[in-house]
Amino acid sequence: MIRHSERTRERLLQAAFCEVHRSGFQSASIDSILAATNVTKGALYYHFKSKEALGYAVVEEKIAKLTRERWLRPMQGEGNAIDILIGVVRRIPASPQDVRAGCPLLLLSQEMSPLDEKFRKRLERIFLDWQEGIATLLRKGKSQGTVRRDLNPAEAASFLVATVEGYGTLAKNAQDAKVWKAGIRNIVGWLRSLRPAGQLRAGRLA
Amino acid sequence: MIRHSERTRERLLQAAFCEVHRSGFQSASIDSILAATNVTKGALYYHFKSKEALGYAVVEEKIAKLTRERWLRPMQGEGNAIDILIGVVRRIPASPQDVRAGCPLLLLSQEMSPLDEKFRKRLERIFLDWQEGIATLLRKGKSQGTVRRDLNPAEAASFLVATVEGYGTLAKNAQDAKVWKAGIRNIVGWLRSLRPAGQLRAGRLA
DNA sequence: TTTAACATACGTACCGGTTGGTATGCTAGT
DNA sequence: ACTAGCATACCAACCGGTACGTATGTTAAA
Repeated sequence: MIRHSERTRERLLQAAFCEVHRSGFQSASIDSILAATNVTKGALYYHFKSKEALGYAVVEEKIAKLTRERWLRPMQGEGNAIDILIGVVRRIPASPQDVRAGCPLLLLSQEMSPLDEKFRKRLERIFLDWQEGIATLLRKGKSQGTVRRDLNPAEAASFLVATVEGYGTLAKNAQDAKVWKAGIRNIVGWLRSLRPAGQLRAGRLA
Repeated sequence: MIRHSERTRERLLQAAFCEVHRSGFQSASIDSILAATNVTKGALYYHFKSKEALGYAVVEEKIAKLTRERWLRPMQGEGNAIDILIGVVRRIPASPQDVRAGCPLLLLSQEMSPLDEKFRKRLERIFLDWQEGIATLLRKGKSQGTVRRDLNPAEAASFLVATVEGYGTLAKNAQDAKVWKAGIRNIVGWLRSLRPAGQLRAGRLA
């Protein structure tokens, strides 16, 4: 029997991510992660020294990664800043399952930020990188003339993140993808209002 | 020894609200509610038939009440709709403790909506009443000419709720009242944009 | 042979909930 | 007015189950 150390760790991480996303961190059960992976407790505690450490790894290696792939990477590309943001927002998974499960970042922030400073710091890092990425893109858009001159990029970035997370909450509570999609339309509408006056689309005047 | 049935129940409810607000529902400990109130387990299970029932009572009797007092009641008054909304938003508690604790509605939605349909329904009722109250006020404002004619009241109401909850999340994660206050400024700025063009304040033209 | 990578079994603490029991207040019948 | 009898409001002890974590044993690869 060959050993797959790294693979075992990754499987545990993935199962832990699902479990935490479902139940939150405090109520996430080590035993059910074990059951989902057919890994034993000894193996888990060989790879992670505690439940906390496993939770931190989920945040750093799973949730942060998701944010980078969904937001930061697409925002690196060339093109009209507003168009890019609209595209990213529209590409957020909107299936019933995704909407019902909600954003793991949101869940863990609500649950853990006041309780565990190390958890909070790791989540905050993600939020800050996220906002900074948006702000950078908006600044670039301003310099290219595709974003209104009077816009405060940092404020707009936090506003975008807040509305996305806010609608995420409403949709998760409603357990209804339609609520999410209506939210996206409103967010897109707001994003369009960030274009310079009279500029309806990139490179085209009204 | 005189009996204080109603008072005991209310004390349990208050302690349960605090505990749930701190730890979430699943991790809320019955024993710590008991310790906080110096009530015994028998007494608690006399007033509430289960932990679930206690949680539902917290939602219906504590959280819903808070929303009514903070939002619905102030919105009943006469006056410029936008001014009223700005006033309500600014009067949301912004002390460091309040910001760090966050919105209980938000926490419970994130935690419980996918797990317990009865919980979700009770929370949804609060969100819907909240949004409906705002929408009604905006409709009134439209008819009085203090709100832009082209505004969709229901969409704007959900947008307001989403931004409030979104900034609430960011501020709770940051554990920083400044983040919340900056969010409020942005929300107020957005609310002002709902006034008819050129109308900077109620009853006054620019 | 050494050690990385597990497996098994168990320890301790806490969980929500139930139990049998008790003391008090209320009410109906005389 | 008195009291029997019932409902209310509680209490202390305990239950089975589950939680995270650990100690020790085993196996396969180098």
